[in-house]
Amino acid sequence: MNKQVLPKSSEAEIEFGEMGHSLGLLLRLSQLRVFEVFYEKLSHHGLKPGEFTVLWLISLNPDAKQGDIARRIHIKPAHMTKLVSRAVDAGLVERVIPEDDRRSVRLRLTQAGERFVTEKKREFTTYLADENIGLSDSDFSELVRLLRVFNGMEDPK
Amino acid sequence: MNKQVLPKSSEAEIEFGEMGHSLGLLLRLSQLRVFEVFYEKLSHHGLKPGEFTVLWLISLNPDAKQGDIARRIHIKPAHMTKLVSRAVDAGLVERVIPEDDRRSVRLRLTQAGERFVTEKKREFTTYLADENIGLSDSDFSELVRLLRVFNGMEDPK
DNA sequence: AGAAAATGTTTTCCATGGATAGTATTTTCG
DNA sequence: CGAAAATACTATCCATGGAAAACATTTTCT
Repeated sequence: MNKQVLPKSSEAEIEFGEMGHSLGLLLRLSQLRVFEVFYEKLSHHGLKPGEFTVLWLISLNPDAKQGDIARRIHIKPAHMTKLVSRAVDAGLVERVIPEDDRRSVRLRLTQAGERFVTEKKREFTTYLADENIGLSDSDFSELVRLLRVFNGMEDPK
Repeated sequence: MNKQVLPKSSEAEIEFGEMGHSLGLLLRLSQLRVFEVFYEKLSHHGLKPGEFTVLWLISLNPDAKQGDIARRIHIKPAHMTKLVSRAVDAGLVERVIPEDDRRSVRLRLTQAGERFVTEKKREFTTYLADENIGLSDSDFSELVRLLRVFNGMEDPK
């Protein structure tokens, strides 16, 4: 038998105190958790979380302005440019400059882009729900509902 | 009278569809929202969100190892080094190297650090609760509870 | 019409935080 | 005991995304 049962070394447990109820900290930890599952399950498609979201939005809002989509999901124009360029290089998206207002850039999916989104749609909207996440189905939807209220996307019921 | 009532330009509304129920996207938007309020209300103290959290944890867990604290809140050792160095430079934290195991670094608050934490504690734990956030008090605590379950910090009740 | 303002995107530069490798110290094991 | 492994922190380099300015085009105002 081993000398002691200490699992690893000491693994000293750190107390959170009231900080364990801080919304900010909880949101950060949750997001890291989601990223973990995302990369574990979907990384083989070669897309980052925000990239699929943008493809999805373009598919739902064809010919929307690049800036409008960026603003809606709070990604900065500078970053949007790079993100869209990668999608264009990958052959999933095309930029269209309308004749009547040549300041703006409209986005639409290419054939390949459409195919990609319809094929992967289900996988990208359910990768978490399937996961054993510690939450019952009803708690999961309640969590989503509360976050939607928090973001002004839904009335408090 | 103006020619038209269009509020700004067109401000074309972007549809989210099912993506509006994506936990990942909702978490990201929520976190941005919290950061916004944080910087609006607390930036004058010159601390970033993670920095106050670390001070708090040191205060609750005096002489904890630098690495243990980092691991607990999922910040990487490399980043922890820089973060702690800034706190040391600011005179809030001191590093102690214990004689019996000189590989590790223990952290503790200086006098000034203790004073800072006790003075600001309330402000940093309540800056969101006061805020008009669209959630009733009970929904707010329910949200916190669900996030705690999601992070394995609490049993599903 | 022409100058000034507004709109929308892209370019350049910078801050943040992570990955990898390096250094120092202690522990383990032949 | 001495070499190898383990532990813990730090230094260097890199990727991501944002800020500010530059650029191009269109609209407004006199």
